[in-house]
Amino acid sequence: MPMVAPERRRRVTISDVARHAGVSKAAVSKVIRNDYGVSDAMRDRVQRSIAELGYRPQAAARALRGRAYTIGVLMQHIGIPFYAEIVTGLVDELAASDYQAIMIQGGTHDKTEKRAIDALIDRQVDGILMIAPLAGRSHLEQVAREIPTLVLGRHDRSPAYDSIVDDDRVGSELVMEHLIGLGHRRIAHITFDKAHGQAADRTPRIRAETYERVMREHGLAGEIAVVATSYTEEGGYRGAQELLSRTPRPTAIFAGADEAALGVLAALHEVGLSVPDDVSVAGYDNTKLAAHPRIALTTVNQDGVVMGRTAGRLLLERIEGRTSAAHFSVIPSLVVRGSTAAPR
Amino acid sequence: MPMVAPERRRRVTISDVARHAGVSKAAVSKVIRNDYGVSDAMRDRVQRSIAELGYRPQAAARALRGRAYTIGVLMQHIGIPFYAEIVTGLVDELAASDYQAIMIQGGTHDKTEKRAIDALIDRQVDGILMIAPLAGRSHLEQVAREIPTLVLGRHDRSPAYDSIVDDDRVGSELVMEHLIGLGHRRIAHITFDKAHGQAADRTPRIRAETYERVMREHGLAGEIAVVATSYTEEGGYRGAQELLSRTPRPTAIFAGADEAALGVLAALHEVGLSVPDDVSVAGYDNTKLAAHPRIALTTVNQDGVVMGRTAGRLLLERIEGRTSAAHFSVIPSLVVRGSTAAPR
DNA sequence: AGGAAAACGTGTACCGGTCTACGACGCTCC
DNA sequence: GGAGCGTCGTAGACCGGTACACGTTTTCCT
Repeated sequence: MPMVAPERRRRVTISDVARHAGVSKAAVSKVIRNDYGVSDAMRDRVQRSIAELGYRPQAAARALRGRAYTIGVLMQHIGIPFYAEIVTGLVDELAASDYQAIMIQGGTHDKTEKRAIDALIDRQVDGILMIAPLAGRSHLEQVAREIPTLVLGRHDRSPAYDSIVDDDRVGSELVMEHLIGLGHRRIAHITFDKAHGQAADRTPRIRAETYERVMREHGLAGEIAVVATSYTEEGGYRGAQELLSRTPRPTAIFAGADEAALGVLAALHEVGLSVPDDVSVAGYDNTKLAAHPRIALTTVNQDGVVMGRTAGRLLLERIEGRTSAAHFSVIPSLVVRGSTAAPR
Repeated sequence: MPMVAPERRRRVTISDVARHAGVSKAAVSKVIRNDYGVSDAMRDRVQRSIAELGYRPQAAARALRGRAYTIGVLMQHIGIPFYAEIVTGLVDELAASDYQAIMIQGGTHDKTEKRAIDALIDRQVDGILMIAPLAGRSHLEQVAREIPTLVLGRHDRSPAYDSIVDDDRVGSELVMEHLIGLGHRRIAHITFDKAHGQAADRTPRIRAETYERVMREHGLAGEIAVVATSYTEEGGYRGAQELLSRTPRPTAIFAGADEAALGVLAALHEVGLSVPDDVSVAGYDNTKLAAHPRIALTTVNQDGVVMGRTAGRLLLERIEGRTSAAHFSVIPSLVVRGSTAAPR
């Protein structure tokens, strides 16, 4: 039995396959890429050799001349459950193709994000999915000129790139109609203020405007109460403190994001107010924590998996050559849980 | 003013820089890589040209001959907060270097994980950080022979790769001493059973064994009660149901993971038992949910950021040529919150 | 029947870097 | 003054793929 020493075996290359199959490198390349001009017999032979030698093409070499078969995903931070859902959808969609998704963290500053985007470009990814990027529109367009780009979660569409966005108007209406339907009138809203961090996007404004509009439509213009902090647990906490100090205090709080809603819950817990008996609370995003029985937050669900799948499909289309821009708006749904009830 | 059309500008290459600076490609390459044999004057000139042209080297071309300046991070799923912490540490450590971290999802099956690992290898990453991989030890060693590898979160060390692991013995002791110190005697444990999914690692066993050992050391051998489900919310839920059906029911439950502890809380909530008055609950991992006031779970904290930083440092060392294996064991700490108290 | 187009394979330039070998230059030291 | 040596810089091979041009054979259409 020929015992081969496993020490530092040189990687199998396309030339090895070509030699083994008795054909040219170019032929092997064609077979791999399902390119035009390959007979069945040739394909069989080459594929047998590939399998036998355990050959896998080297991405760097491919990238240099053709494609890298890689989709880059940019996000601020990987620990965000909603982003994970999107990635799940994307990976799912790409599974059938030869493309692989890689994720990169952009962080919370323009500068670090730019470095991350550059890193993706330098690695010649074939497409970029940017989830809620911080970069300004002109920078996004500039990137899109070089690489097929899809921006997810931002309302400023552009002909240069595709976009997918949650219909925040619909989602906010769902929350508000739900609360008003329960009989609430003193409904407050916590929104995001630019002063508390970068928000390159209109999302918070849309949610806040919809809140105000629905209030007015129900003759509750006089009850409008908006606090601007940030879409974080701490922001929600501070916002709730502020709202609870007012008299009469609101009977319901619609936080613009689940993270903030968690802060609201914490603040209520601290002062001994019960949810939903004393105050109803609703969020937006349906993060994983929201579902836990001890939290049970009424919120708005955006189907991240569907968004991710759609993103994958659109990116592959772009890579295949589509030049017109596509813009999707995903309709969210309301998830009613224990944190909302009729006011006492 | 010469107005240059921005349409499809060809990317700046090393040759462009060389021409612009009036030197050879090799000289530019040396400057970029801080290689030996470059005079100060030369460095200045080249760097000025690089800045002026906005040149950035193309990773694929570098990878083909040298390095890709990329660290690949493999994880089952990106939405896990503890993993995100690790990545934060890693990114932090790499920030000073020229290396970039990219993440890839391995999923929960051997097969998908293998595909992800192959993808990283094919992209010629210079080092791989595997967070709690599913793959068998021999497969890990095989990968490590090709690429500097660090395995995080697994107890089976190997001379072929570096490893970082939480000292689960110490962590479990902290929990148990805490509970016993409060006066608990009927303490139950929920562990992970292979039947409920792949666990290529000994972590659950170590936690369970430590639980049993500490019980015996305190003369509580007769009170030992272990339920084997899984380290998931659902597993904790089922485990708690089982434990609560016993009489007398335990006064404290040590879940082997926070996820499971959340399930325990849900189960207790359902049957109307209060925490910590009726039952104390402790977890392990200090996930983000554990900290929320409505959850307030006593748990064990592993410093993911430190682990990530260490991982980065070790990988860079390996890439620089270290051949001996390094193994780190990180000492965890107890975080006491409201879910544990003296038994009534 | 005749010509165009499609089918199939090969050879080779090329992508953008890195690495090796080597030559030119300036300096020191007998 | 020339040998010896370290420094600086260049030319050109090379990495592993893909794209393109090209030649021959087969198929299709009128």
